Amino acid sequence: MKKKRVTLKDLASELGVAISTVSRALKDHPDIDKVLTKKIKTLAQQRNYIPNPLAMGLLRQQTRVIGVIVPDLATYFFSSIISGIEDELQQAGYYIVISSSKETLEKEIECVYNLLNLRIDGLIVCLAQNSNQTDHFRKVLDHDVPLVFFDRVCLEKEVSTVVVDNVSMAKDITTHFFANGARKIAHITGPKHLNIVQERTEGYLKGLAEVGLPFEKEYLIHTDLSTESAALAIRNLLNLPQRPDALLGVNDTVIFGAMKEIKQCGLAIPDDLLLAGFSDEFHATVVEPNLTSVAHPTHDIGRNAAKLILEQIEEEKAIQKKIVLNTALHIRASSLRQKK
Amino acid sequence: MKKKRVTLKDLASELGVAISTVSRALKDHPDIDKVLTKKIKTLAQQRNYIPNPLAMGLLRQQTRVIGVIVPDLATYFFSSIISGIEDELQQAGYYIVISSSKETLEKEIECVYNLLNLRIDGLIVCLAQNSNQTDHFRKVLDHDVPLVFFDRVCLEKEVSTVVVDNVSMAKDITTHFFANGARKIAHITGPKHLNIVQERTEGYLKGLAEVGLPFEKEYLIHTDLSTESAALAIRNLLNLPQRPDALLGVNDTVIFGAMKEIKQCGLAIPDDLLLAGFSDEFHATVVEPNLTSVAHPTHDIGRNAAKLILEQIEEEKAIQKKIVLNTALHIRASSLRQKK
DNA sequence: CTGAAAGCGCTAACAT
DNA sequence: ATGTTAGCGCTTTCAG
Repeated sequence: MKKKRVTLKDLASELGVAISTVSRALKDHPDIDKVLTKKIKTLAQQRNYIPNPLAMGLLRQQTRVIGVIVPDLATYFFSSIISGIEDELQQAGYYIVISSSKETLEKEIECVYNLLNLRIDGLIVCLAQNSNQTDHFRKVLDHDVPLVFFDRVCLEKEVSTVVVDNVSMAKDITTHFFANGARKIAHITGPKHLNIVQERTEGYLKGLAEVGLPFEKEYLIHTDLSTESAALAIRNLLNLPQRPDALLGVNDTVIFGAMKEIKQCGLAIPDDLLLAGFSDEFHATVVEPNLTSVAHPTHDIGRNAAKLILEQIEEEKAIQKKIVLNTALHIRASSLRQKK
Repeated sequence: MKKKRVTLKDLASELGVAISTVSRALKDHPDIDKVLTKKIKTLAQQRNYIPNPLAMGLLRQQTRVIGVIVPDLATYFFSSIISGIEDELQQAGYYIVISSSKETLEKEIECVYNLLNLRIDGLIVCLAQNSNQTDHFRKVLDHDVPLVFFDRVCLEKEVSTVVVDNVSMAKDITTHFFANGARKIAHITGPKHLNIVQERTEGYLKGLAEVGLPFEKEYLIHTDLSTESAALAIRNLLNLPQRPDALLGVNDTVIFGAMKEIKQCGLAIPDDLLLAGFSDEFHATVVEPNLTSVAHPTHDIGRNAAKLILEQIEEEKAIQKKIVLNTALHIRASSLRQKK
C-alpha cells in the first residue's frame, strides 16, 4: 500500500551508473568526478532521495533510536525532561521512543524488553515508583546497550546518572520551615528503596537536627506516591493529637493532593500548615496559595542524560559518570508566615 | 560496541540445518518435521532469539513504528491521549515515536518530515496552534502513509479524524452560565483557523442566541493559546467598562492563567466572574475554586485514533472516517452561583 | 521435508 | 575514476 520511495538503485539506473558510484557521490567521496558528483546530487535532490534508515541500520547494526522510560508522561517534570532529551538527541540525528512505566515495575520491565527487542541504541530511564529489582537493567547492560538513569536511579556503581542534590534541598526546606515558625515538621515521602526518598529523608533529618527539633516517627510517612495514598497520609497527619504545622512533600503532586484534603478540613495554608514540595510543577503557581517548591533544572537534566548516552555510544570505554545538577528553592506563599 | 544478538544463522549453524528451515520451524510451517521444529524452537528460546526488526522492516518495507505529533507533551490532555494510543498500538505490535510540535508550525513540519524519513507506517496528529498550511500533510498522503488527525484537524475531506462535539458543549456551558445568573458572557479562544476554535465559538454564539443574550464583539477574544496572550486577553476583559460576569475558555490552561489575573485584580470567583474551560485537566480539581470543565474522553480519543490507523494499514482502501466522541460537562464551584 | 538462492537498500573492500 | 561483489538478517520462491 505504501508508495515505494526512491532508492540508490533508482538513481543509478536513471543515470546509467553503478549504485556504489551514486552512494559515494552522495557522500562527496574524493574519487568520484566532480561533475558526476554534482549531477548525481542534483538528481537525488530532485527525486527527494532519503537514505533508508532500515537498510542503514541493518548494515551498521544500529537503529539511531534511543528509548526513554519515564514513570508517567502527564507531569511537567517528566515532559520537560523529555523535551531536553529530544533537543539534544535530535540534533545528533537520533529518534526517541518514549514509554511510560505508569509507575509500575511490571510495565517497566515490559518496556525495557520491548525496547531491547526494537534494538535501541541506548536507554534513558527514570525508575518507576516500585522498581525494586534490577534484572531487566542487567539485561540491558549484558547487551552492551548504553544506559543512563536520571532522578530515580539504581546500579549507581556501574551506570551513569543525572541527579540533583536532594539532601541539601530537603535540609534547606526544613530549616526554612523552622525559620518561618514551624516546630512540628512532617514529611510525606515515597517508597524506601528509591534514592530520592532516601536522600530527601536524610536532608529532612539533617534539617531537623540543625535547628534542634526532635525527630518524631509519626511525622515521616512513606507512601506509594499515588494521590490516594498521599491523601490518606495527610489525613492521618491531620488527625494526630499533635498536628504538624509544616509539611514537606516528596514532590508537588503529593502536595497538590494534600492541599485538597487540608482545605476540606477547614485548615488554612500557610496559617495552620506550611507547605513545600519538590519539582516545581507548572501548577505550583496556579494553586492557592502558590506552592513553595524545589525547581529542578528539568531541561538540563534531559540534555545531560542525552549527552551521557551519546558519549557512551561514541566512545568505546563506558566510564560511569554521575552528574549532579543544581536546583533552586522557589519560596512562595505556602511556606511564608509571620514568625511566632 | 553493542553485543551481536543471536540470528537465524547462528541457530542454523548450531543445529547444522539451513537458515530457511529454522525460519520456517519458528513459524510452525507444516512442512517441517514436528520433532525438528520442537528442537529448533527450544534452542531459539534458550538462546533468547528475537527476530531483528530492521531485517524484517527492510524486507517488508515497514517499520511497525507509528509517529505521533502533539502540540505539547506537558498537559494531561495530550499525555492521556498518548497513553490511549499506546495501549491500542502496543498490543498490535507497533511502536510509537512521539514528537512535540511545541505549538509551532515550523516544528510541526520538521516533525512530519523527520518521521517520514524514518519510514513510519502511520501518523497520528493534533495540529499545532498556528498550523495553517497543509503541504506537509499532503506529503504524507503522497507517500501513502496512513494519517489520522484528532481534536485539532484539517483536510477533513480526505483524512480520518477523531473529534468531539465542540459546538454543543460550548453551547451548553453558555446556557449553564446564563442559568447561574451570568448576563455578560465572554469567551477567550484561539486562532481562527482551528476547527476547535470555530466550533466552540459557534457553540458560544448559539448559546447566547438560545438564552436571548446579544453578542458583544469585545467579549470574544482570539489568542495564540499562550499563557501570556491569555493573560493579556483577560486583563483587557477586566478593564472593559462593562466587565463580563462569566468567562468560557477554549481550554483549561487559558483559564488557569486567567485565574491568576482575576485574583490579582481582587475579584472573586465565582462571585464576580463565572469560569469554565475545556479538557478537564487534572488540576481543574486542584485550583481554587474547582474549575468547571468539559471532560474529553482522552483515553478513548487515543484508542480510536490508533484503531483508525490500524484499519488504514490493514485494509487497502483508505476510507475516510470521522469519529465523534461524547464529552461530559463537569460542573464545579467555578461556575455555580446563586441566581440573581 | 529440507536446502539453496535471490532480494529488501545500503556500504565498503576489492577489482578494473 | 567507476564497477562488482559480498553481506547485514530475514522471508520466500524454486529446487531437490
